[in-house]
This record gives sequence, structure tokens and C-alpha cells, in this order.
Amino acid sequence: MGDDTAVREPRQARAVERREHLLDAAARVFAQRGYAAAQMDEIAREASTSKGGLYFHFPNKEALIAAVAGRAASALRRRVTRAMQAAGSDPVARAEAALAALFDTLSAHRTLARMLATEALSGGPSVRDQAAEIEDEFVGLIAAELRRAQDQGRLANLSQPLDPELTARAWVGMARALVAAWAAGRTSAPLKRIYPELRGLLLRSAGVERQPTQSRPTEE
Amino acid sequence: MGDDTAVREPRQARAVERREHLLDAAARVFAQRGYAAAQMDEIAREASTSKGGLYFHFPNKEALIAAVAGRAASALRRRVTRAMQAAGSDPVARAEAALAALFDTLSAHRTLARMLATEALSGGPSVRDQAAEIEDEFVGLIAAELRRAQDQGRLANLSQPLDPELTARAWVGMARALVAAWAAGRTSAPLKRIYPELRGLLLRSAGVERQPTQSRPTEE
DNA sequence: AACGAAACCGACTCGTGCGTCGGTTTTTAG
DNA sequence: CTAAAAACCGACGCACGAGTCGGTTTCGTT
Repeated sequence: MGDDTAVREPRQARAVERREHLLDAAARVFAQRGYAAAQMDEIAREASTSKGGLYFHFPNKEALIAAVAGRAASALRRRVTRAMQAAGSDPVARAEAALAALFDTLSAHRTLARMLATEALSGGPSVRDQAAEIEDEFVGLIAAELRRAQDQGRLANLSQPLDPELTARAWVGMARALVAAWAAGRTSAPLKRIYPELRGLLLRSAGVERQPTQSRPTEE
Repeated sequence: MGDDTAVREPRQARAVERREHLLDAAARVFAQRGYAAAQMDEIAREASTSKGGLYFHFPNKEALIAAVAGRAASALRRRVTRAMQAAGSDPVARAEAALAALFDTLSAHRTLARMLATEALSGGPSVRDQAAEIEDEFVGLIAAELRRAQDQGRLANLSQPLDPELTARAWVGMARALVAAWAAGRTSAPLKRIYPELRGLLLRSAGVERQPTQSRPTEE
């Protein structure tokens, strides 16, 4: 009787796997059509299952997109925190690494980019809030590093010391705007050219002196 | 028989006025509820009229929001170009004035802010495109000034000269992000503190040397 | 005043798509 | 092998809200 806990794993494992499969399909459809236009029927079809099967795993459309967004958020969180760790202890390097990770995660998955940059806004208020929370989390992360950088005197002495949170928000806004423009195909610049330039804008805007050694756009 | 054209003006004038009235109501409702959730019935009620009356002036919901957005866009355009003219011929001052005008127009009318910053994205593709076009127009305006500034050697000599369009996009992105955060109440900073700081971020990011004299946040 | 056109009204139609539910298949336990 | 639970199926019900339409009122013209 030692197999007490492991015994029912097959059930659970299958269920989890299935759920994941459904989320993948949902993510694709949401990304392509947007929240409102995405139909539960189509998502089911995309996952080669039926509406009933879909509704067995998720109580409604709202919950489904929330789950999709949640999963995307944690993937992003994982990548970003990893990049920050890899960047060592220099706060400027860490902040920049976070932004870089955000930037190329978004640009790698248009799916995710559309979710967070545009589509997230069209879902019900709950989704909107969720997206805002994710963004806030990042802003907080970056703001903390900026604060440390400030304390260590890594930023230029400005007439008035800059507000780390506000600056972090602006940074994220810049990144978002550039990714969005690129994703929508409204800029001619190729991605490779965009990031280095963004990096320069970011660092200069905060008055960083002695830039950290360029960390390549986090290849992976 | 010289009164040929002017004769039916009373009719026209009333019609225009009425149309304007309807657009006001629609703008309020769209701003509060968002495109999808706004109901034609409610808009009609808000304008103290009926659905029939509303549909007499606009063929459908899509056209209505397009008209609202179009009107907002031209108001914004008017303000921005006026601010730029008032700023004289210095390209840096002009670019900054444009941003400032954008910023405080948005912050003065949460209505408009929500339209352009968030809600515009949830309407059908046609509205999304319209919003993107408006943004592109601004980006172009600012990019042109940045280019001139560059030619006049007003920007720091960077390792690689910066792309004006990309920079302009980033600027708009920053402004949008800060206004959005403020409008959603997710930042503690009051508006008065936000703009000066944003201004600093903008100018530093582009490596502006010899900043123009501070143009007050375009009071009007 | 009398007529026609413009403007307005609101009950109704109708497409759409979310969520339900009785039933079927698949999986697991004994 | 058998039974029960889990997982899945897809036709249907139903609410919702855009847009229609026949009728009414308001306005300008003669």
C-alpha cells in the first residue's frame, strides 16, 4: 500500500495535459481573432474536440481567457526573472535584462504580444484588470532596480531625482509601443535593429552613466 | 434667384447641431462602457432621443464610433498643430510642444484618453485601423521634427544616429503609458508631477543638448 | 391653411453565439 | 468482466442587442 498517492496520477496527468492542449488552442484563436471575435466553437474545433469537452475543463469563456493570460504571464515572469538573475547584481544590468527579456519574449510570440499589448484590453473588465496587474508587476520589478541604481549613484544627477516607478512605466510603455508597431507591421525597421536602439533610448532617458556591457538580446 | 444655395441653411444648421449632440452623447457612453458594451439604446437615451432618431443620422454602430473617433482626432490634430506653431521654429521645442499638447489633451478628457489609449482597440478592425492611423500621423509629425533637430546637430552624437521614426514611436508610447496608468488610477503620482518628469525622460532619451526653455504644459 | 419632406419614435425581427444538458464513449477500479 | 466515474459530444435553448419599419410629429414652403 505504498502507492497511495502515485496511484491516481495517470488520471491527473492526462487531465493536465489535456488542459494544456486546450489552452494552446485557445491562445492561438484568441491571438488571431481577438477576445470578442473568438468563438468557443472555433476554439473547440482548433483543439479537435467539442464544445462540451471544452466546457468540461473551463466553466466559461471568461475563465478560459483568464487561464490563457495567466499561463502566458507566468511564462513571461519565469523568463524575466531568469534573465535578471543571469544579469548578476548590477541593478542597471538587471533592469535592462528584464526589459530585454520582455521585449524578445513578446516579439518571439506574436500571440503573446497581441494578448498583452492590444487584445487584453478588449476582454471583459476582469481580463483588463489581469493584464494591468501583470504590467504593474513588471513595472514594480524594474522600478526596484532603478531605485537601487539611484542609491548606488549610477544615474546622472538631475535637477530633480527621477521617480523610479514612473520611469519604469515609461520604459515599459516604450517597449510596448515598439513591439506593437512591429507586430502590426507599421514600422519598416526590422526587430534586430529595434532593440539596440530602444536600449539606448531607455538608458539615456534615465541618465545612466557607464552603461553595462551590452547583453545580447537574450538569445535562447 | 440668388439665394439658391443658402436658402436651406436652417435645415442644415439644425441637422449639424443635432449630429454634434448625438456625437457628444455617443462619446460619453463609449468612453464609459467601451465599444462592445455600449448599446445603441443607451446612447439614444443619453442623447434624449430614440434609436430611430439615432439611426436616422448614422447608418450603424460602426459608423457612429468612426465618426466619434474622427471628430476626436481632428480636435486633437488642431490642438497639436496649434501648439507646434506657437512653439516657433526650433524643432526640439516643436516636438516637445506636440507631445505636451497630446499629453494634456488626453489627460483633460478621460473620454478621449480611453478612446485612443485603450478602447479604440476593442472596436472592430476598422476602428482599430483608424486609431492606428491617428497615432501614425502623430509619430510622423514628431519624427519630422526630430529629423530636423538631428540635421541641426541639436542631438548628442551617438555611436549610431537614432532613427527618428522609432524614437518618435517610443515617445508616444511613453506618453500613452503614463496617461493610461494615471487614467486607470494605478499610479499615485498626480498629473502635475508626471509631465515635467516625462519631459525630462523624453529629451534625455533622444540626447537633446541645450534643452529649450520649459514651455508650460500648454495651458489653454 | 394645406401639403410634402425631413426628422423622429419605439415595438418588433432576427442573427448570433454562449452556455446547457441528456446522452455516449472512454477510462479506471474491484 | 462489470460497473461506476470521468471525459466528451453536439443539438438545442435562450438572452441579448443591432438594425428595421410603419407610423407620427415637426418644420418649411406656397
